[in-house]
Amino acid sequence: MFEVFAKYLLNQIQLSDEELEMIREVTVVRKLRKNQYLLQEGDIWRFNAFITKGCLRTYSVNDKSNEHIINFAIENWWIGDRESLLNGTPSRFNIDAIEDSEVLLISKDNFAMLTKSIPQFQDLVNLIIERSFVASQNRINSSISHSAEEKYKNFMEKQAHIALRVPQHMVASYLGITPETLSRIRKQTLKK
Amino acid sequence: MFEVFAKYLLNQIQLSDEELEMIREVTVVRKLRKNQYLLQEGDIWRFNAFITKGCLRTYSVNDKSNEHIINFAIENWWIGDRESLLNGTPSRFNIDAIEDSEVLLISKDNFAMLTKSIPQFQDLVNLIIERSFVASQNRINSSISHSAEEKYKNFMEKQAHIALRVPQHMVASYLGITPETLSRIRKQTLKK
DNA sequence: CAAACAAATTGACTTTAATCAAGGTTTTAT
DNA sequence: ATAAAACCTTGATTAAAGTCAATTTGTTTG
Repeated sequence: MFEVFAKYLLNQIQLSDEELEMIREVTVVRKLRKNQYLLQEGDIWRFNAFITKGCLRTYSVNDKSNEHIINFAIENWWIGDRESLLNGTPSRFNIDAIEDSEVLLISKDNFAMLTKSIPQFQDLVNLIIERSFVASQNRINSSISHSAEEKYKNFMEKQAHIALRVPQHMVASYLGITPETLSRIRKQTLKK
Repeated sequence: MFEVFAKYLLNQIQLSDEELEMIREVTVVRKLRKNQYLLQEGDIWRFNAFITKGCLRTYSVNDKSNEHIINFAIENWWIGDRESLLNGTPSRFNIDAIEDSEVLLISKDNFAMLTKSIPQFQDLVNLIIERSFVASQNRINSSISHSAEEKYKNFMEKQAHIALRVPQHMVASYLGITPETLSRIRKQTLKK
């Protein structure tokens, strides 16, 4: 649904009808069933992707085949592997749908055309990347300075809507702890 | 030393003499003795800062007054609190000099003027922020999926020049482990 | 140069979280 | 509706890392 994207954009920047049309022309809708991949490790990611519906996760898989979730993303948020996109290198991550979802894709070239011809769109993109960086820094801070319980509380305070929407073992994976540990933490915190 | 900055810039983008002069005019040199603060928690960070000499760290301090290092930064790299700069909010971090250092400061307003009047400078800044974001994502991945030993090895492989330049207890702090644990890990890995 | 300080190491012990295994519970698909 | 999966919980045990305390090594600086 391009309408969701248009609303998101117009909420943050001014766009003429022509500019909005220019954007619409280069977006491709991709529907994903639950569990379906948007990106698999080893592939090169060549898009910018905006979620109009559903919930996805970005995760890595290590040698012992444990999954580690780097990020969740839901409606009105962007997703993709910026490292692969920026450098043209194979991705170390997987992205798949946690729910039936819908994503708008804009190829790298088309996206560059848009940012070049629509300055306020470029500004918005810059702002989003900068905010993403800030969020990452805060997550790093949390991960090196908090206990498992503190990380969970923190996540519940700041992103309860996601914590309640995805399976609990994925929350554990995102926090870097085991599902058993998370279950015990929850039991503890309920008592309090 | 503005020369270091000029060299860094010219290495990556084309700049006319006038553009370079425009940049020079708004940079302020700040010398820092070892242990001196560039930013203290609670202050608002209002600059973009480029390091021409030395080594600094960004860290947080928790309730138990443990320090946790978010980042190291050396010559030819940028430093600051982007969250505070972006939102005008008090910083949760401290930045201080690990060695006698020299930093070039450009105020937020002057920096905005530069990015506006020098498009290739804007592009460079965007690229740097994007790369920083990618680096953060990879560090998050490492922190949730690796053991203490793996994190240390990883850091040594990718940033040995920093690992060897700063005190060992700061490396521990950066990795989110105690100095004792790091000491033991090093003893182990020497045997192998 | 020596005293004072800061950093690193080591040992003994405790705490936290991971692992392994078994049962319940809920969800999904036929 | 029911069987199969997936998910969550719980207990027992093990492993990893933290804490506390003492000692050694290394670095500043008066």
